[in-house]
Amino acid sequence: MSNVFDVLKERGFIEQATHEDEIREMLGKEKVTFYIGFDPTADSLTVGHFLTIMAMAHMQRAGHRPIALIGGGTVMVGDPSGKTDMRKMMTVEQIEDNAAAFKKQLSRFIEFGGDKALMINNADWLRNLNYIEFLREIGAHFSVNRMLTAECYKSRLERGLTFLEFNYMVMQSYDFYKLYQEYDCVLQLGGNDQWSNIISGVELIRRISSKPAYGMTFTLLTTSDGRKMGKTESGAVWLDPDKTSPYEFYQYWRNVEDSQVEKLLGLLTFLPMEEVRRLGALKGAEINRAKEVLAFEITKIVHGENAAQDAQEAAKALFAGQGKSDSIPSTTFSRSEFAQGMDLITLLRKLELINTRSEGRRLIQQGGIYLAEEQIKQFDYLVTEEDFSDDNELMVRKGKKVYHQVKLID
RNA sequence: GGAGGGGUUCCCGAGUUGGCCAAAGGGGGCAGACUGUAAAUCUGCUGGCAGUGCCUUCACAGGUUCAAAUCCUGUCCCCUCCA
Repeated sequence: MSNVFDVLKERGFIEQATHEDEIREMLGKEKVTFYIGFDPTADSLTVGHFLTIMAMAHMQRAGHRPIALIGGGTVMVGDPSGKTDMRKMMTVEQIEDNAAAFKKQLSRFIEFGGDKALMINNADWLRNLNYIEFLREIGAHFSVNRMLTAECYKSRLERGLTFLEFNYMVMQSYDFYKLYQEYDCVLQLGGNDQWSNIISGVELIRRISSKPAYGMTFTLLTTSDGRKMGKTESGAVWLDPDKTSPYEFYQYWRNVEDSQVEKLLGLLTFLPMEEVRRLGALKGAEINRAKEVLAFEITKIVHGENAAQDAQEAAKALFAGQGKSDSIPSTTFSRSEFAQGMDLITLLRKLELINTRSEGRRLIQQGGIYLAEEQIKQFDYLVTEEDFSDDNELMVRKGKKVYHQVKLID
């Protein structure tokens, strides 16, 4: 069996490692307990988290023991890494709800039965810390001089950093130490933005216990010009199907840049690398084949095979004119609502395709709205039953690829 | 606590001799053209509405004025230097 380190490396995960050779050797010869932290800042995980979850899954498949650490304690402090502004304070209830949602979602990807993996919440030890004791035991090992040179504080040093947030690194380091002591966890993984926090924990353990500990970070999802991936017009791409529908989710991946396809296939699917390279090598319009595979595979992992199938069919129905599908976003109205006709802008608002009437007016005037594939340029167009097909359906299209089906019911 | 500098539309950032400011410019976003449901490029739009006009915005609350983002008073918040 191949070494997971090589697998992760080949698939493009690894960005930095504290001790590359030792980590590789260790992963090759023994069962290693490692951890990844997830701060519950929202009520769902995002595609950014998904990348690290995939790494976690690869590790578990290779026989190692993952600890998913829910940051119910650290989130109360707020990680300043890479952020320009201070995060707003969250209430404890909010945090608890988010943590519960994270737990549920994580269980879809990682097997937590028995001792196969652990899910732990750092609120258990962080929230009741004794300040003086903590400072003497842990704080004494940190050099402020060194902390200030950490990359993750750079932008914040210019714009302002509170003492609260400054402590984040210490908290996370303590987590690692705690997990090391209680669960023999010797490796921390995370996105590359966590590098400073991770090495700081590694150093803490080495300093206090004189035992080795390791850290490794993964690449971040970015577009070719370096911007963060995982954003759409309506915000982040969530793993929760109620926040980002499987169809939208599928479409997000179906539309990634050509240059990202091979990289994403390696990171976010379990396809063998020969297949990944084959798909990634497709040229021109051919690469659309690879994008379909990418979108399908990721959607399958996140939402299940059926949902992925439905999403793919819906996409094909819309973009390749192949048949129909029930998975296209749709809204049903009663026939009576169209008895007197409904003006187009009102309809668009009800479909949530636009946020204001002005936006709708602009959109229509600029030729961005189609009814049954016919461009409508008249902003006060009145939609009546006449516009619907014989089976009481009307396809509304916004721009090139946002579709919404309207159905009439008696 | 002392001295100074600030808070502008989604973001950055002009604008402070009062009217020509719904507010330059850039970014982002949306739409159009070109395409392959890609990228790049070009074009238009980007506070709201019953849209040749009306309404609500330039930290907050008042005030001066025919008229204020621009002037005055108070409040809150932020930054820099000093302690």
